[in-house]
Amino acid sequence: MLTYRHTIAGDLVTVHVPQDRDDLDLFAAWLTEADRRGPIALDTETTGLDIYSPGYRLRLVQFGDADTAWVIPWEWGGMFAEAVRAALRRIRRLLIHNAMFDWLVLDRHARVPLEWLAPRTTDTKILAALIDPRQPQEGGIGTGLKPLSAYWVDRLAPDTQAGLTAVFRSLGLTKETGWAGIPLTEPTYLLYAGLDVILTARIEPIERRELSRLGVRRELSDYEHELARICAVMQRRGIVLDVEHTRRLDDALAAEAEEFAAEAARYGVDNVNSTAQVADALAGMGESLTETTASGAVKVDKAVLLGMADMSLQWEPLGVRTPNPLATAVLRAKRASKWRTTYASTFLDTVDAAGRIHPMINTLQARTGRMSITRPALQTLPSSDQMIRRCLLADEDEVMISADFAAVEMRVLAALADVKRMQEAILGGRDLHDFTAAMVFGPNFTKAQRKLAKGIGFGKVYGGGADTIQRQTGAPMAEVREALAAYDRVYPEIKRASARWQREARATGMVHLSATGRRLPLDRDRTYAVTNYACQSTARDVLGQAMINMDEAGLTEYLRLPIHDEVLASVPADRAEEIAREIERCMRFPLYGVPIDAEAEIGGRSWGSLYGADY
DNA sequence: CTTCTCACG
DNA sequence: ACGTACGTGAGAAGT
Repeated sequence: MLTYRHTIAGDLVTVHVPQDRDDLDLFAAWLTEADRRGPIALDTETTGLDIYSPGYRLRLVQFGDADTAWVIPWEWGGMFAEAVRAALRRIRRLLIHNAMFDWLVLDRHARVPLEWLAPRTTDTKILAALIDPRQPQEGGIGTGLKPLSAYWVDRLAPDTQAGLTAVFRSLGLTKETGWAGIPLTEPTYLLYAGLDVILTARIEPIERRELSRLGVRRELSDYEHELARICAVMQRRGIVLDVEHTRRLDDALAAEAEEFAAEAARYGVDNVNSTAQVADALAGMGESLTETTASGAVKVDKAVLLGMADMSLQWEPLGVRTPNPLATAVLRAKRASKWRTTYASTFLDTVDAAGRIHPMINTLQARTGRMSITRPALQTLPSSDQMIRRCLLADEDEVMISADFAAVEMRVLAALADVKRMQEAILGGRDLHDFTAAMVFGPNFTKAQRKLAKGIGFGKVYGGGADTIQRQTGAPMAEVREALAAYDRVYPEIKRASARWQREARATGMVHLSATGRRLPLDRDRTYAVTNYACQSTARDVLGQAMINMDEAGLTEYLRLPIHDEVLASVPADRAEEIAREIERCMRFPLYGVPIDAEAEIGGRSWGSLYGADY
């Protein structure tokens, strides 16, 4: 047995690393006792984050309580792997920090289904997000193991990730190669692997106490654990990549980027991504660049360049000036290279051997509780064009379904702020922006007036003022001000609710309590954001509830992605109608009497088919 | 590491 | 007193 000791919060703790059969027997004996006493913390060490890439390895599996950790070298296989599997079968309650990752690792590489682990798991990262969802940069504690340990357990708890980077270097390894290359006998690696579970075991009871002190309901935590399981199943399933199409697209975008970069070079710009170079060259051609960025640099963004290229924000020709050929070349070169590197190439880099992409779904990423998707960021694929979404396919003999909520944040606002006339419009089945335009401008409102009414609706949800609404809608300032005043007369409850929420937050530690009991910390100098936080967060929980409804209806196997107010699903072509109706049923329910509505659209094989021409 | 830019809801 | 657009992820350049 290898044994290491360390001091955590003044206590001497022990990390054991079994080396033979006798050691494993001691582990089994410890486990029996510890499992009787309380939950067991679990963690894994692997070769990286790309669980589905070829050559990926599970290296260590750690178990522990507040004082003792057992680090099992899974990679040695045989009786070591069997000891891990036996432990995972019998442990009654598991504590995992960021459980989705370890569930998926064990599911894929230890053949322990996540369906076994999930019902027994408490995720200390989820509990942390329910206490304070902010990242450290935002003034919060943060939800990583390191900041939580430092805050709740021991200010001097080692930063095990950063500490290992130093060890990697001393062994001639890098941050990238270290996790795969470090020997399973390296003492710091083994000690830190053990400390992570000891810290997790120590954090959980403190978090429970804190959640209880703050009055956070148990149901909210249970709901988040359910959502994590559902999203883990989505991540495990992954999405089919049209590899051939993506390769061709990748090549075509590379050629396009090269062609337009060469064009830009003719005007003296040898790097289209250098804003300084582009600005200088444009100024040399007689263009006047007046806008500046926050830090005072000349602004040369897409909007500025499109103006010079005589194109609208939708890239349509305007015919109001002679297009500047450099502006056009820079726009096209930058778009082609961004779409290639951010999307097409990343798809090819992350696809598994079976041709599927497994994006990481972070179920509680944003401070409002919104989810995010990374590696690749499938929530942010271009929607103006089907080019990129065309790369992603429904399964064989299946079609894509995209089910969207109808104006969900406005409906949530109507419900939360009890906006009477808005509720009447929704209950009457009216188009909200039509209704608002009629109320503000009269029944014969113009198209531009409807656009302004819609802009003001967004402005209200985001907390924007006349200036921003003017910028976004392009309407004359006087008209914007007048319409804003009329809007407040039609829906007086919005202003009142916002003022009330801000007042309550100031009185209770700058935290807004959402409809689901979520704690939403406000920034002292932008308390107006509370309206947005309340709407965005509740809309997120509406999506979460819909996903749980879908899970209960047996639809999880079809789900592919959550996209804020939309779910993407892949369903058997011959059952598409039936499943689409079922998805809609799961997404439709009342929120404080206000109906939340959704519509499912059936596409073809590719996601792109839902955006424009079918394939 | 910060800034700028750009993709989404 | 007044007014404030919200939330993300990612790549590239420049310090």
